Amino acid sequence: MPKVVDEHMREATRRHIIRRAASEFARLGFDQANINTIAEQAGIGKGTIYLYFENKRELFLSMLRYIAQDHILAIRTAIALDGTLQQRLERLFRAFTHLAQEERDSFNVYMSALYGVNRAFQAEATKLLRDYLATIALMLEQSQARGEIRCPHIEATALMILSLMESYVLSANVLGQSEQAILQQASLIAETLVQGIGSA
Amino acid sequence: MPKVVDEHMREATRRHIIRRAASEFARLGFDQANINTIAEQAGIGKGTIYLYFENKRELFLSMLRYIAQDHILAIRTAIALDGTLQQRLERLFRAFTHLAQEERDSFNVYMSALYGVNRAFQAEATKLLRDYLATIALMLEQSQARGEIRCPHIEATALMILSLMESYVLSANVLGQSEQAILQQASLIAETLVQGIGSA
Amino acid sequence: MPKVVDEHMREATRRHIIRRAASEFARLGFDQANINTIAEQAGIGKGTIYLYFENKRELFLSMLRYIAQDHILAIRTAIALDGTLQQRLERLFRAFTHLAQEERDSFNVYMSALYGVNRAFQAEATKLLRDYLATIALMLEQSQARGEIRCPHIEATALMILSLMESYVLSANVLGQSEQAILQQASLIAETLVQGIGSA
Amino acid sequence: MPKVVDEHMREATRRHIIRRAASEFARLGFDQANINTIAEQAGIGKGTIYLYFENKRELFLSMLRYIAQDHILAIRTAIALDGTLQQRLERLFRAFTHLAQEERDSFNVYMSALYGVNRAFQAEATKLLRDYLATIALMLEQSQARGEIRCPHIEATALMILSLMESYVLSANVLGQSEQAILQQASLIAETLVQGIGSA
DNA sequence: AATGAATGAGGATTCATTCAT
DNA sequence: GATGAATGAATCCTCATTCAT
Repeated sequence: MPKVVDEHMREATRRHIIRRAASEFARLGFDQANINTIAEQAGIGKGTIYLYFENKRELFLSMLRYIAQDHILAIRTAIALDGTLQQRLERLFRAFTHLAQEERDSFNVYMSALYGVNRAFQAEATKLLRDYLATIALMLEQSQARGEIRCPHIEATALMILSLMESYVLSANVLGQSEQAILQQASLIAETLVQGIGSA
Repeated sequence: MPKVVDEHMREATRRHIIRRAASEFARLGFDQANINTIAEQAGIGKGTIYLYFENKRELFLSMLRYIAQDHILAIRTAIALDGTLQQRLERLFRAFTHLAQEERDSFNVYMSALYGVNRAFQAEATKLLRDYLATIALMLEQSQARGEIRCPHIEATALMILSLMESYVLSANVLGQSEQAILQQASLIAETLVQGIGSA
Repeated sequence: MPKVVDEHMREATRRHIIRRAASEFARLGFDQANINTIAEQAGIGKGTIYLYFENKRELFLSMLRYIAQDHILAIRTAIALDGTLQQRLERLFRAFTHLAQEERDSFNVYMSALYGVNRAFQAEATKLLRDYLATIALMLEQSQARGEIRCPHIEATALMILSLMESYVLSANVLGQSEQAILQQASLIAETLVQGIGSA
Repeated sequence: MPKVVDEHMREATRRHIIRRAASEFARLGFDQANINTIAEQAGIGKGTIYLYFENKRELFLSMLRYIAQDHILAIRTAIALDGTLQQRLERLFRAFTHLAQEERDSFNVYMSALYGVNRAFQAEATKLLRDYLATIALMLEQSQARGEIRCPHIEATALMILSLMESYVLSANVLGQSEQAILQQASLIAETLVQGIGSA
């Protein structure tokens, strides 16, 4: 099966390029990032990038999709079924904190795509946003089924949870708070949300 | 006093340029925005911009500061002393909704500066973030003094409120919700927050 | 009238660029010619060319039009009304010889546009071809009106005259014949044509 | 004799590549033609071309030589000994018309090589030009030997005949005349030439 | 002060050619 | 021998910035 091996190699190279691209895009933004530099960082020739991605824009979009997979997996894992709603919310918050710190590059890229001006990028980032919301909504429905909460506005509530956590983590970062400091807020935030939601 | 008149003229022109720049920067982002186009839109010569701003970057930063003044004023007005905490939070949320819709340009510019990759821009946007937080924290302290709530973590709570509202409005926008639809969430969100905070 | 002076300057610069461009295009062809080099040769900055021409293609087309004006003027002058048909044909041939030698650049550019593969260029060069033909046809009609010849196929004959002269001069050039040598053929060619046409 | 078979195979592949290359070169010109596309059209790998031709330039030159053989054969056949000079000239003109129409690709390639700017290509195309001239000169000498004409300037006359025919056909093409229309000029042109030459 | 013509650094992309398989 | 993945030189064009008028 040389075909499969080649396919694997090709996919591995794609991933490799994407990772280096993510670092550059996160550091400089789409426009300022330089294909040449990305190629150098990836240890390949300039032209080689164009064997894997149609153009700079497609490279960026591919990277967004790749990031989305990673993040949604992290989020799904975080709010796995076990534990109380409070515990699941805490895990969710910690997952975001972790993403914003350990995967700072990809988190920044995702946020600037979502809130930037490029419609194509925003559309792609919005897909991830919807995925997040669906996942959180599912959690709320499960909690409701268990009688943990009474939540008549699942959609709006899911958006509240996501907005609060995502933006809290990001803002705290921007304000210079350490990961440690942010993580300590986990229970406060989860508690606040559970109380707020429960009586909605 | 020709000096003062000139000073006034100069300031007026600065404002004028900034307003046109804001529109272009919001529409295209910092890199894609074109100094030439901004000059045309402002009805002045390309070179003239450089008599008022050192370079493109400084123009962008000046615009950020200008936007910040506007926004912080809107927010301060929204949470003026009168009314219950619930009412003030509702007004705050409506103010954000309004900014994101009516001042979409400047709101987008601010958000992409805050969550974008350019450190200089982020630093400037962060100033506005701190202003927001101080204003919200003040409101919480007032509510506490009145006995409306018991809130031991003023800072964290302020950040929660800001994060939730700002990001909620923006995400709802991105998801295609109408201003009408978003405004209808005002009381739900305020209620959730009051309940969540109150028992913290 | 500063406007007029500026207009003059602008037109002068356009001409200047076109002349240098013609030299490069003639030496290397459209694709191999380098905008950078053309700018250097013209003693102006790279970007300046784009203030005068939309892009490389438009520069080339402008140059073709400029050449066409020159050449058609030379041809019209050559076959001015005075003299016999034989004399006028000799002058026409000498004009072509002169063009192919003294204006070698522009003559080559025109021929490669006419016989090249770029449709836009060919269309532009064809305009000049039609102009040539009309001018020669007019001469034939005048000669016929004077009773010098009897020529029932004016159009075809004009094309014969043009084809023969243009291509003869060019081929002789390619074969390495000197301008001197080619000019000596003038009367032979004119004589041959007059005899051939007269009895057509 | 595996060697001979291989030689045959090798030569067949060369021809195959050349034919596809001719089509691309004629369609796009030397610079715009793409080695990759030629390889695809020929149904072989990109690298394989370099086993048969040193580089793009050599491929083009080989193609020119290949075309030249074809053309000179067509021309020689057209002016075979039999018939009067008028008839032979008519056949020659028809042969050119046919080449320009049925072998449009190769005719265009040859003409743009001859009148284009690349010296190496021009030199190769000039060889064909000389071959043409020799063939036509031979015809004139035969006609003179038979007493059909009295032609003191064989070389110049041959060049006149070739120039007129080649360029007439090409120009007529460029002007949009149909093959039908051009062919109808055959006797007019032959007649004109015979009359013109006869009395020279 | 105001202008806009001129500049040239910078960057995405193409494609002939190489070479390991 | 045949292949095509990899390469990087080469180039058009944009646009922030300058400066003579």
